[in-house]
Amino acid sequence: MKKLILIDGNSVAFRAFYGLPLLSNQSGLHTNAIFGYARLLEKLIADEAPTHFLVAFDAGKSTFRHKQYEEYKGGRQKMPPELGEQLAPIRRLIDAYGIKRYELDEYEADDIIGTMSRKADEEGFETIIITGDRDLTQLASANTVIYYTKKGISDIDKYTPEYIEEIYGLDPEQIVDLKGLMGDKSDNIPGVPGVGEKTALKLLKNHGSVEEVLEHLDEVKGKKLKENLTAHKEDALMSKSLATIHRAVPVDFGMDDLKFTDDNEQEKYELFKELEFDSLLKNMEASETEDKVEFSDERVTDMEALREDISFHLEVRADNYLVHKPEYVAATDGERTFVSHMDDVDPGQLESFLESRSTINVYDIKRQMGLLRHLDIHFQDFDHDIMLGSFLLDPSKKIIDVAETAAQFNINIDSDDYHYGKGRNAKEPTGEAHFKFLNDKVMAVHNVRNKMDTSLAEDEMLDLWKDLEIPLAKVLSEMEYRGIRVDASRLKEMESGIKERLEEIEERIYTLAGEEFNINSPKQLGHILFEKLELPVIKKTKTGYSTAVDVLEELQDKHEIIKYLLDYRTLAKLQSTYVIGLQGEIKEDSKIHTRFNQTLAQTGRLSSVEPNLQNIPIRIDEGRRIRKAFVPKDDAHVLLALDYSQIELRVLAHITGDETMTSAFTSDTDIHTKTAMEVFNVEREDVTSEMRRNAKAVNFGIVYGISDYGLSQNLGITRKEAKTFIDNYLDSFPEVKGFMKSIVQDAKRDGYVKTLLNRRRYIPDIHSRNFNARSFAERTAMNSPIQGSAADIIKLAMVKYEQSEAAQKFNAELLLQIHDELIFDIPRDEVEDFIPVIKEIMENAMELRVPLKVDYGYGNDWYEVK
DNA sequence: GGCCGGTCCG
DNA sequence: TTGGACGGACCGGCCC
Repeated sequence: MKKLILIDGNSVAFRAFYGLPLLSNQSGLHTNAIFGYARLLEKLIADEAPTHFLVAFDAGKSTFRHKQYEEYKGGRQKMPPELGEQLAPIRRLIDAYGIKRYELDEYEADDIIGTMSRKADEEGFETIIITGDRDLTQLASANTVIYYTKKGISDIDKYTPEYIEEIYGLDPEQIVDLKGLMGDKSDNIPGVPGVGEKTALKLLKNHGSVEEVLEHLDEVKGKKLKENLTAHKEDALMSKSLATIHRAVPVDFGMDDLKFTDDNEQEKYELFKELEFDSLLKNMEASETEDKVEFSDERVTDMEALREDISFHLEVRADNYLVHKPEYVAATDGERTFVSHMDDVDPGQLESFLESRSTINVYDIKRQMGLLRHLDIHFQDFDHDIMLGSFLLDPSKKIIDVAETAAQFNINIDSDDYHYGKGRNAKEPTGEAHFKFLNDKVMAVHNVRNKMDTSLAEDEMLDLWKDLEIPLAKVLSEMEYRGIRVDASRLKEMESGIKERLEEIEERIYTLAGEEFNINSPKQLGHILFEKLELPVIKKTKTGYSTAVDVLEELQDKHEIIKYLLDYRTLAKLQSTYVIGLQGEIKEDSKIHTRFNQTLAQTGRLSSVEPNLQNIPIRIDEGRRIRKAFVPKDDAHVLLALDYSQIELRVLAHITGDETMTSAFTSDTDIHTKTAMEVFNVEREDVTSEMRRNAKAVNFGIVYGISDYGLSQNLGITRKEAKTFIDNYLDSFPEVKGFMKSIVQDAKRDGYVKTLLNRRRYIPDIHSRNFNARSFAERTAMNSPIQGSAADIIKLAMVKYEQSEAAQKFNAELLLQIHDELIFDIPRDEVEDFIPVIKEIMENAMELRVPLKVDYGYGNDWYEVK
């Protein structure tokens, strides 16, 4: 991604000057504006990572605008000398950063910026313009955003076309018409007497431009106003012209000359030293040392020698920490490290060591807790988890190992894959090399933590990290360790039943096909269906014929073999994945211990592995019977399931504030029926089941980021019909329509979208020139805040429950989370008392403008829980 | 060992 | 702008 930053040199200098108290260095030079400037540059480089950079200055007194209007910028107060003396050092500062600087006789900085931003737009750049002058907002476009610095320079308003529309109801290009009519005191642009912002906006709303307003003077209401407009026609036109940024300045450089890399350490260092910018010098030194990781090798033999604030790490190569024991331990206080094989560590001593530390930082709390359990240590007093922090900072970055996370903070250590090898090159490292690896690893964990707080705070995710994800990791750890009891005999029974049926169906298929083949091979099946039996080809995949369910269903009437194939598919899936697969996951304790991945789903949802307990069949009874095998821990207990009703649509109602939707939820009406009433414009009693079904599909589509194609596929209707449904829907729910539009704009402006708890998801493809990629990005922008906020809510409920008195009072044990549902194991004689309590916690986990509703059920196995 | 098509869930 | 609903995991087949 090419990213250009354009700074309006003079206006930012003014803002920096007035934003900070008058500082000066030993030699008596005032430095506040220079310092403000330097801080701004630091922040821009860190936050925006520009690839191209330009600071434009106003050249001299005379510009082409003065020729047009002598008094242009007349009556301005003289620049205070305290600022004047800082202009030259500011230019030196910019040079020291290696940033291109430019000024041109006869033109203002605005015009240079306008010219370069136009070129940048044409060349597919993302552009940020920094200015203290609202005039520049006329340059806003889909890929250009104006950062307008208000008081000082840290307080920034971001002007995008949408924002301008929101505050003025104008397109960016109309800003000049606004100025033309109302004038601009600061630039001494006259405008039309008696016309201020309000009147100008009203006029522009009706006519669009200065020219059009003057064309239709007869339509203007108000005698005085009409008189003024008539008398000052020329002023209005000239004012507009003065305010219009000249976007074709003959600059003598190209985009390539603006290339920027942040590598002028030496020059910056010397200038900061001269100007006595100690805090900036310190920052530089800090990042210097972090770049060249020189880890302490002061190894101590007694972990007790470490100070109270530590990073801690238990190591085992295997993924499944519930099965595999820790093999090594490493800890550091930032200066000294302790590394040992577990055989040489006394678990009791380790536990009291952990208990006596004030602050403990780790990479992956849940894994550390799981490993500690092998030593019979139930410890959860961890304070930081850099893995969780790293995921929040950018969920699209794969969570791999400590090295990967550390690399994002310029700390370089050997990766796990490199150290341990892969596949046939797998190694079992031991000895000093391995100790060194563990030493570096725990040091990296420690050093990352110090930077992580700052990064998360900048992105406003510190609370999300500390109050949600970290406490949640501890809840999940308990759930994983606890496991869910499974009655293997019930699975065994099913297995033989399904096996017989599969064999029967297999025979039938072979007979109908006229030969034996591997039904599980789409390739062989495709050959049989589309070549041997000559059935019509409905859909192709990139490797051949598609034999997916929807294709087979379309072929139902064409051949008897199809229905057997469909049955075979269903049963084969049940048998392999669930009936047989699950049996293999039952451990010695007759339980299944899934692991929840907290750092994978891009929206912030959890996922579940080994096995996945979030996709146990439910929709078809045949599969649902699998749930009979999941049982409470004993006869005195039951399984209790509580699920949020329509949580995603409720979140959508909350975010958009749509009144129809909000009132439907407030009065607890069936949302799909309500949607059908709106979309088909009928009374409640006239909603047919088909209408409701269609409305339901549209609601799903809305949550997923609507597309006519997707809906048409889902409902088996034409694209055109689907489009009509969608258009009707959006007209019935205008706030939803507005949200869909504005969230995409947000994504374009910010590069990310976020949930109610500020969880981010970056959407780089939103700018893609590839239609598919861009469309997908747009749907992602629409869906992620909804799905992600729903994930925030249930996670919050889980943490709040664990921290509640109820968790102490009742013997309820949380077993599973399935996106909008929680499963508990609880004594039968407590369940009725527990339900209202847990329901209350879940329904009030977060306060929305619509109520949250929780349904529940309990029984002697998971199947009975309906 | 990793990808693909297919199917299960919210 | 010619394919796609949003998030996931796991299976068997198949290719390397």
